[in-house]
Amino acid sequence: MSIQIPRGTQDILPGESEKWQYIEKKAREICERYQYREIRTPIFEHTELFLRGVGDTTDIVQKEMYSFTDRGGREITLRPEGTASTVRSFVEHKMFGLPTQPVKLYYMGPMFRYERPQAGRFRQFVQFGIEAMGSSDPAVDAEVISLAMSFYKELGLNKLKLVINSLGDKESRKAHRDALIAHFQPRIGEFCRDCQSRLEKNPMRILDCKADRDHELMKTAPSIIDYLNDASREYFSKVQQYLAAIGIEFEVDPNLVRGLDYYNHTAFEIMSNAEGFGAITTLCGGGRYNGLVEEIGGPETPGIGFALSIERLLSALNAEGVELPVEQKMDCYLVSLGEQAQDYTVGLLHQLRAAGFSAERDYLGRKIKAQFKAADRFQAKYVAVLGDDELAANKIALKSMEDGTQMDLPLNSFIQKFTELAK
RNA sequence: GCGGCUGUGGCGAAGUGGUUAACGCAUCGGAUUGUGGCUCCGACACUCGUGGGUUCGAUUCCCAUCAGUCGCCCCA
Repeated sequence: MSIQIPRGTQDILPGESEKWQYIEKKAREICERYQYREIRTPIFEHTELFLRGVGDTTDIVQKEMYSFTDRGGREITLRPEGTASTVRSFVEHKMFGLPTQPVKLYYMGPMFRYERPQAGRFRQFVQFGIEAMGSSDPAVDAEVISLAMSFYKELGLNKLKLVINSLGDKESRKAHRDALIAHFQPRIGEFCRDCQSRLEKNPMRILDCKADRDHELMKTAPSIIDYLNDASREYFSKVQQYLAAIGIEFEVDPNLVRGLDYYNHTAFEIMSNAEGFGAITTLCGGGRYNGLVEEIGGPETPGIGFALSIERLLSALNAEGVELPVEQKMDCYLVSLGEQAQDYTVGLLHQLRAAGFSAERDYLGRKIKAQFKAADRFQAKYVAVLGDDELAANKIALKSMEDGTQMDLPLNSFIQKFTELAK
């Protein structure tokens, strides 16, 4: 048995890779407009970074990390997400001291999580994400959400749903947390094992539990919305006001709880409504993480960002039947017959390419019919036919594959004539 | 980590406990001695995922394993 690709990974082949390039280009373009600049961090980091940054009660840390000890005895982990690395870099390079604040960064690259693959879930997947650090203006929250929504819409997605929530500031979260514990504690035995362990560690996530969603205590559970202090409430309403101002529709879901520990205030998720989507509908997730920079060893700095998966974006595009404009056409295919002519096309092909055309020739010594077939398959606009006859007469036949017309051109000025024609 | 379904040529897909594994597409060749998209003819499976077992005999039955897929947990 030959060696196969590792589980949960995928090869992106020609035909598909053009779509990726298109999307990546779009992402860079929109970041430029919004003034986010690219940061490239390593694909692996010290494990400690994710323990502190992502949170050790999270599923990511508890069961999904690709960790190993390197030859120098260092504990290393392939990055499961991008925020921790970005914040680490922000602190390490003292970006909090940059003259332009807030610091707005984007990243794009592979992330790794050891999970059982299914529709929309891979062990290696590509995330595009942005982070804005250094401002606690709710307008930045709206901007971050707006960037993600614009990105999707400009790519052609329409069936989107934006859900937002506020997790409040530290004080609000504490009050809510205490209320949740008080609410569930007496009857926690009736809940699933996961929820039992969540009670102390992160009671908010009980609200998110699918297994216990029908329990009567779920319906009467204290909602974070009711525990937001004035400042948090004010903040959240500003975010909503700004979203409305830029015409972004949203839904407030008090039960939206993001899986990572570092979130506070604004949390949001963008989902696809498209038919035929798998069980996983989340395209993009993000939120504010005031306090994370401090956690990683920097000065107190507010931050907010999102991460989205290119794989899920592609399946959403697919589900909505959106075709990305990625056709590749060939300008000219060189058909040659006879040894002399074949020799001659080596130089001719080079000249065509040097002149900026995409051009190809036969490399398999095929018959003329097969060469035409190949040209057809490449969707070549023109086929130039060079046989020993033409060579002897110092000319070359040029055929338009679109209308089938054919003409003879002088061989020595072929590139020039072709340039005039094909422009 | 748990569960369902699946695994036959480059792709799609029949099939049977017994010595020759349908078919379609694609590919290559020919009909058309130098011209594509149509048509016709021909060619194309020395591992039927892998390993083991049952059997006189397994691609077909059983077990394991790997992989794919869908779902659960959770997430992008």
